[in-house]
Amino acid sequence: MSKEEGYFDKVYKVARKIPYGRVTSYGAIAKYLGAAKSARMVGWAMNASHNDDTVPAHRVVNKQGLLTGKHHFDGINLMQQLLESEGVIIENNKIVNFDSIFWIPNE
DNA sequence: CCCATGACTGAAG
DNA sequence: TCTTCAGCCATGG
Repeated sequence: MSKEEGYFDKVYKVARKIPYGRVTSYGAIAKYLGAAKSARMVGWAMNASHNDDTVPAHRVVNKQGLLTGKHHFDGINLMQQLLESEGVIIENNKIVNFDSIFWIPNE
């Protein structure tokens, strides 16, 4: 704190806007921020989001709907469990109804 | 200032 | 269809 969050703050803000039971991709957030090609930065920001429990990082997955970041959670099954708890159907680390629950940070 | 890393994406072979 | 490469940009050493 007392330092400019910059990119991170933006990502956090968008991540918090993700509705319940919905998910989005790193690229979608990056695009919303104006840097569609910096999807890596989004993931990087999410890594720092561990310091901010207000950021539902478990609702952020890659474009394929795969839970690529589950390894960064406290438990490998934590991310999937959280999503399933919100009504998200996951199979083999992949969101089945990803297309149906995909949310774009523009609405 | 230079180099390495990272929860991604898209194109090319 | 699957694998591999390069681009992207911020953070840390």
